[in-house]
Amino acid sequence: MNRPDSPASPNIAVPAWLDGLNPPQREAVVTTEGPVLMLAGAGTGKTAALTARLANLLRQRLAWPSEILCVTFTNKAAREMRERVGQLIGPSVEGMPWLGTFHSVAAKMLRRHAELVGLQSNFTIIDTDDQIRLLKQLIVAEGLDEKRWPARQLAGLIDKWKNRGLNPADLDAGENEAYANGKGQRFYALYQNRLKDLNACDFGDLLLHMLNIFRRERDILEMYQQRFKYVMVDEYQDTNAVQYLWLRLLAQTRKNICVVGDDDQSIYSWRGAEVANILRFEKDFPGAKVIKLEQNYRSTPHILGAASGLIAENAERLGKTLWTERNGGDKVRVIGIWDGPEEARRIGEEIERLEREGCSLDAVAILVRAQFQTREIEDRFIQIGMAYRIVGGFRFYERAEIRDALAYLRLIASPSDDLAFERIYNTPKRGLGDKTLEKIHRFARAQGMPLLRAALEICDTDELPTRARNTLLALVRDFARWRDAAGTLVPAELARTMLDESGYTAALQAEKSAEANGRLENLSELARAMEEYDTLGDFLEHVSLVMDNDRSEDEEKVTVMTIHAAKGLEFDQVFLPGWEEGVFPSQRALDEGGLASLEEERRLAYVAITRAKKRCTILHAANRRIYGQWTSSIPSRFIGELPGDHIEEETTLSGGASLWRAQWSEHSDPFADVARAQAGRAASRGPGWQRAAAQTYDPTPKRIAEPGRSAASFASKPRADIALGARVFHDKFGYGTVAAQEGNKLEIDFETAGRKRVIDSFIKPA
DNA sequence: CGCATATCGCTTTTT
DNA sequence: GCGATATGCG
Repeated sequence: MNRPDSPASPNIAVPAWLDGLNPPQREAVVTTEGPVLMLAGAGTGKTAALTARLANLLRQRLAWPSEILCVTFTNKAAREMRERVGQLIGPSVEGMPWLGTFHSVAAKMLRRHAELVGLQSNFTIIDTDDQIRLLKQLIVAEGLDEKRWPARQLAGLIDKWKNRGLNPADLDAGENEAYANGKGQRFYALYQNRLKDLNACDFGDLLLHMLNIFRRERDILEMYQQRFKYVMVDEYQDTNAVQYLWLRLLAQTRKNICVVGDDDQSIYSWRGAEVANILRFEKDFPGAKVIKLEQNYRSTPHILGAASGLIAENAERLGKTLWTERNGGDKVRVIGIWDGPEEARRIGEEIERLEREGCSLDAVAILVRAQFQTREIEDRFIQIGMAYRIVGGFRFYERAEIRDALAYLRLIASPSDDLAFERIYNTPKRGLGDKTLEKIHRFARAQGMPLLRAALEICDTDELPTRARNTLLALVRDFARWRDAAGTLVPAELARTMLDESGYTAALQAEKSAEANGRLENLSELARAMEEYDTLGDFLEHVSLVMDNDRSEDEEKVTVMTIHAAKGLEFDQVFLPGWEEGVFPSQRALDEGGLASLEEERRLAYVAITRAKKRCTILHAANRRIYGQWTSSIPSRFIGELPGDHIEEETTLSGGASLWRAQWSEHSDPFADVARAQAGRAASRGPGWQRAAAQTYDPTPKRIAEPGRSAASFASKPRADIALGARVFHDKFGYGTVAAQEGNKLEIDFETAGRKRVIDSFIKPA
């Protein structure tokens, strides 16, 4: 069956999992033996091909589910793969223990071999926050000035080293110099020892420890090499050095490795990903079969044309040509406007128009370069009552209240988790201070016991003042009780009990602020999420690796997120604001990364445009406030690089070309007003705004939003239950009193947020 | 201990 | 210009 049957071969009934695949996709599915590099452009059905390949291996009985290693980067991708394979082959996916993220697969392996790197198999996985707190302690303990040599910086370096597969002993002098004049290596080693003492490891360790084991223990490596008959890797362009080394070792003997990726969508080099991995795959695995997926099923020809023209400006590429059978569709729109707020207004108006035309808000996305750009949009959407969802920012499990609750749970599950103890020891405030903590620390170190145990024993002494002693004793006894309860209660119930009895819930309730309400909700959300787990241990393992939480929300909403977060997603309508030099490409990329990072920005732009299925709208503003400073800006060079026949440009700038000229010279032109009055059409320089400036300009200033235009004012029936002076509550702004009412629009003096204009449907009587 | 003021820094983000 | 953190004072 390795014979590459022509897919159209009439004698052979096409198996279900090959159905609907195009020739290169089928080839990728059928080429099971030997190394395969699948270069899959944006929207070319990569996931379909990958899942079909997996299904094929299983159906043809080439391997048992447990003999296939299939790694992805995100939990979301892993989950999706599992679901889709499940649809193709039925419930036997459940038996695919090695389908998951790099980290979850590595963690699973490491639990089996933990003793080889000095850990116990129940080690805890710490996150970035714990990591930094730990490093801070080490830095202070070593008598270094934490101001001068921030823990964050050290954490960054250690991560970088681990990403490259370097242990403390592997650092060269140059690397060592990178922190505190040559203390890098020492701190890295100290940190690793400390982790070992805590029976913990960080994310980077999961892979690095396993790599070390593979390198040191031949028999273990051989066992896995034998087990994994087939290896598949998604998003190969995002692999870093450890992941690469790890894969190379595992695939070394059988060489049945299939990697999928797109060098044009490599946008994570800043966190260690090496495009070079995909560029040199053919050298690493001689005889590799390269399959290109180039037929795009997602976007219209204009969107594809614009994106392809842009990415062609990059030099370092393997080179693919996307094509589509579709035709028609709108050109990519490029809109120049005056400033940031107007940009947000304009997007709002466009979306309201789409809505009236019957477009679902779920099909609309606004993709930004950086998180700060979401604020302007959010403000505007709150004003006009547009339903939106901001993806990213703080993720669920990173929120303080969730992390607190998890620390409690961790300490219940493993009383020796000192990091957890430190986190919750005085949270909620119970009157225990640094002094007491220090004493517990000293006692713990002297006796060689964990902090929680030390806390109990110190209560038998006269070390502490009575008050602290009583509080501490109560806390320790709480934990003893919860630990007992863990045997009888299901995790979710245990969590609820713990939150109540610890006073955590009460402390939040006492706060009465808008945020506190949200936090309480998040905590019940957490308890709800725990319902699915039988033991606390199961839940905690899940949580340390799966730091995502997509609550499915029923209401239709516009999605607002960064381009990075949008990779792999698609939307009918895509808005791309902020295409200005300094914003996109970002100033940082321009300043420090040189050509390589400019090319990465360009790939990011490519990813952004190729998210659009039907229409893509790019916006750029002439003025923008950055870090509170009004800055004038010129259109992004990427706009100038879009092929002219795939775009249509529009500028609503009341000043027309002369203003742009003023921006271009990077000084404001004192006579801009005069020139503006006279300017009909102006000669132009520079690529980006050349076309923008050639547009007819609109003599009516559009700077003020016309109130009649927004959807908000169409349905303006004032609410009966809200009157002037009423006390109300708003999800984002909190409590306030109504200062003015006009139709369904309210002006409200918020207690913390000040006076804001909002729509009454966003308001609840308090 | 808790509250007030000063100070920093500020792309992207998974696990 | 904002928000999160660190320090000093009551």
